[in-house]
Amino acid sequence: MAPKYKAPRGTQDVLPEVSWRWQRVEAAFREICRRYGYGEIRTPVFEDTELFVHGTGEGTEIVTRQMYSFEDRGGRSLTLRPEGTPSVVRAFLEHGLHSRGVQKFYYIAPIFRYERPQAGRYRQHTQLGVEAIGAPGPDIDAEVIALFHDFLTEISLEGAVTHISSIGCRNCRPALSDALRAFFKPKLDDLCEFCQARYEANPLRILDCGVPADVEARVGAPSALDHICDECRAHFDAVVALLTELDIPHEVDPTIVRGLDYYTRTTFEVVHPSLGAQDVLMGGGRYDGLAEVLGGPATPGIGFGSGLERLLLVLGEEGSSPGPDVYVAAASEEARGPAFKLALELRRAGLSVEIDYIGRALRTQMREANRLRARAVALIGEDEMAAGTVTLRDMATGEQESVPAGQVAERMKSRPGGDGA
RNA sequence: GUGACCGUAGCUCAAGGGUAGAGCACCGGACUGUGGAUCCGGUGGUUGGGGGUUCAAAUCCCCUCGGUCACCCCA
Repeated sequence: MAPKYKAPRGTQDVLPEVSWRWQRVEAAFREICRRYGYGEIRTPVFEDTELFVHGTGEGTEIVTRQMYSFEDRGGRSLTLRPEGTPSVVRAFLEHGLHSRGVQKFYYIAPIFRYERPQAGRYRQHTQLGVEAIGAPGPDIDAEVIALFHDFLTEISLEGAVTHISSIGCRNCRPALSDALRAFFKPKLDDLCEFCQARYEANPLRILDCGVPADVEARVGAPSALDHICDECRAHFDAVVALLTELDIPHEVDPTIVRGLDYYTRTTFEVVHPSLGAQDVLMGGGRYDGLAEVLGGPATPGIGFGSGLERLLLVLGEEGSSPGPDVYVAAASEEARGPAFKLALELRRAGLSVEIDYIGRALRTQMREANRLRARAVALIGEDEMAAGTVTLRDMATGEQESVPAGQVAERMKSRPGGDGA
């Protein structure tokens, strides 16, 4: 006990007995992205610190308190990616993709934030994300939300609720902020210290603060949706209409405000009631000003990020990993050589094969085969070696048969339930 | 960053100042070459780490590391 080294705080090891769950969810996400025409993008785990300071936003919690930043040996300030969007937009601009119409990306990438760990919140977590850059219209907004909805269906995750709103554009945001300041001015002293600071810089954020006093203070506050401009309103109404038409369940919730500076117009999140305080499964929105902020031509964009660890928390631990096709058992010390050779031959024939490496008793090998949920056991002992055969036992039925050594793979593939893959 | 609770075998947990235990798991055996059941035996711990109090500390005190929950933040 008390090993010398432990995984750093807020990080975790994913062992083979659970990583198959991760792979299953990742595979489903890749498949849905393929159907929607989103191609995988892989960007560096670290970037120029300035990318996030300007992209994510100087005043955001992420930039001011949560980044893992370091100086490399060349004196450059680098930062472990605390969110995915700036990297993707940076790559989009760097490779001149703005001249190629709408570009759609997806990624599965580790994200790093220095936060106090708790259930559903880690210092390194994995985000499944999507970014669609270059399309200004409401249809792509609906598409991105539909994509996630289909993904949840694909992994059989039930009970998630989609909230959607609009926080306006750079033209109408000032008027919205003014309306909020006017409303909160007489109550300024009642607000929490953070919200008092937000009052000037970004009064919108007061709307989703969780402090009880603030929740009370904002009763009757102006709704973002009532103060956005006609263009933003039309865009939002069109998104909602599309979702309704597509049968994507959603709730309009004017209180959702994302914590990153670059969001414009459509914002959304998907929450799940089984998760407790960290209940956001997916969050995203439109970021029509980001490309410009990063020094590129004005280009609209929209995307989301979804925490893989949280998805797995909701999915729970039902089910079990698939077992090997064949467990090769050696009945004696002398049979271990032929058994090992058989295992390799079966593997080359495309079967997944497990075998004992430490000379355990035959009984224990059988137990192991059972525990692993092997479909069959191929047994080799004195009799088999003499006859050039293998005893093949079906672990579900208990039936055994003698099979010529060279025909085991063939026999397995022809069995019911065998796919030979 | 704030507050609360909790760290004993691989896992789940007993022992609350006086020789660290159980169940599960693992290994072997009963069963001379056969799994999922039962029984028997065995391996395994400087009680998260460090310091202090005491004749004596898993147990009391302090620090530290880690986990959990809430705040906060967010995926």
